[in-house]
Amino acid sequence: MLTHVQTITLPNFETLFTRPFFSLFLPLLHFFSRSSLQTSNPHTNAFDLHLFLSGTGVFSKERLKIGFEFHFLPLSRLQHRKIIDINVAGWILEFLLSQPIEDRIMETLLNILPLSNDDSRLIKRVLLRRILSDISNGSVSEKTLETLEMIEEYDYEHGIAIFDSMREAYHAVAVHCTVMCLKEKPDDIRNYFDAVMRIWRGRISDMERWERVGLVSERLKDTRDEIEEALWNVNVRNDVLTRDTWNDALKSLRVFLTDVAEEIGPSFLEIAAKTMCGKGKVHSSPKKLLVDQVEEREACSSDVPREDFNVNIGDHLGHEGSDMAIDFCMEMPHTANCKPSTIATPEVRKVQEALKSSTLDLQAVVEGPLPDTLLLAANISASMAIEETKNSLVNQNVVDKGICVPSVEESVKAVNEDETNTRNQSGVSRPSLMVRNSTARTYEWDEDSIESSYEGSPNRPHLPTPKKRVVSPLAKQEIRKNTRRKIKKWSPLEEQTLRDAVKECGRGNWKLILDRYHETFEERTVVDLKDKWRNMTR
DNA sequence: ATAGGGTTATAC
DNA sequence: GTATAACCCTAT
Repeated sequence: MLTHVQTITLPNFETLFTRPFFSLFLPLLHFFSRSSLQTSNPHTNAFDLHLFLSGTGVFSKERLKIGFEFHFLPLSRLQHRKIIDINVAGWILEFLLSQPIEDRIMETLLNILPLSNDDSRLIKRVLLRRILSDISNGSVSEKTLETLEMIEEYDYEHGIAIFDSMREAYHAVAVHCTVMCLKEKPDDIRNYFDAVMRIWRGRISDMERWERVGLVSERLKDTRDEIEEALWNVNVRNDVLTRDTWNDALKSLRVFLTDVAEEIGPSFLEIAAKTMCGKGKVHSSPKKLLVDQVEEREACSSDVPREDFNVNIGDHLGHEGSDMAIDFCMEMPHTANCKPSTIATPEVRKVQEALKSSTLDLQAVVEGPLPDTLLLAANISASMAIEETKNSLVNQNVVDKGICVPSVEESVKAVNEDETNTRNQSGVSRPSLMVRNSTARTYEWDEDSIESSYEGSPNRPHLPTPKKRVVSPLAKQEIRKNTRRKIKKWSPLEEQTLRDAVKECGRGNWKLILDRYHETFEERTVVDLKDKWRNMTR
């Protein structure tokens, strides 16, 4: 009766849960072990597909590996299975998004964890994560610019004031994207002209026109004059050419990320972990017991039935088999009170406050028709579009936390190993949130209402705004499926780069080529490269 | 991920 | 109209 099993192992988790993160991991496992919110609903259609996900682990004190099993099961088989609560998945994602995980693994996680379409905090974290990836890959591009605009849009929707550092970052990235076009072909002013039209006359002027002025600073306006002057004034142009816009952009993006990290604060799991573990000490007795027990298991067999493992963790942490994650949440303050001497600081009180409000949020959701929510999530996930436009992945350096990660070469090797380990047996994959959709905005315009509806708002009141509805990044990808990209002719530079790259990397290694020259092949896919080569050699 | 066949847009 | 380039779909 088992219709489908997809197993995905995530081999690089050692980097995630080395010692500093160890304390965070225990509550995480705990969540997994207690995430068995629902068993099946016998009244529902037995052929509905469900997600089953369990965290599994084999770990020692030094390192840890975790894998996920992802099963599609007919509902009737789920009597004794556990289904992860979509809120728990949200917490986990929220936590993981701020961790130094490679892009590829992050994508996998986003794909396999059930995801609530209206968890808006996650959306912002995904956007921030894109920025971090861009910084790490050193690929500051117009996509970065677009992401910043999306964050601005998000902040606006949620009434969040925009940091100066965000305006600075937007400014620096805009300048870099423009100047990069000039540096690419210093003699071809047309290239530069196009960039100016696209970015400064397009994006930025559009924002002004729509009174979306959150990102438009005075400095940006001044720079626009200068950038445009460079079009006809050679001196200004040369001056612009000497600037290290790339470093400026990276620097200001980092400052922005630091600021915004403070604003959004730690993830719920981190708060929970701190409160539970009291300043990150993990080797208190019950947990020590747990560690030893698991090591023993690892020694015996690394292929232990997963559920046993979970149950053991739950037991050792002092909770019996209640299935509601909410229980855990509500016990949190109580757990904290057990150690008043170590954690009764104002800082921790703040954490507890935050925890309480998160608890309330959760309760609000749980009171709703949770089984329906789960069903919905399962169905959405199962029916997601197949489209896949992979972002180029090179490396994931964590810039702002000073955590060492392997060099590019090592990372590429690791990625190759990932590829052998990551099996996608189903052929059904959800589009990734990490992958940018270059054509999409956060909103979908409703054609019917373009003429009739005015959505008034105090700051942007003048333009008639079509009725808009928030579309989750997941849904966006689905829309894009039917639309053909606009044809973009290959530039001579691209052609020459491709010739050189094929000489260097060999014909057929399109992914490698795209990764290596992603700056030149902006907006191209591996298939594009392959097709272009076919055209060039015909 | 890649190859190869198919479709659509554009230049002539 | 046709030829070609760019893009898309799908099997492996």
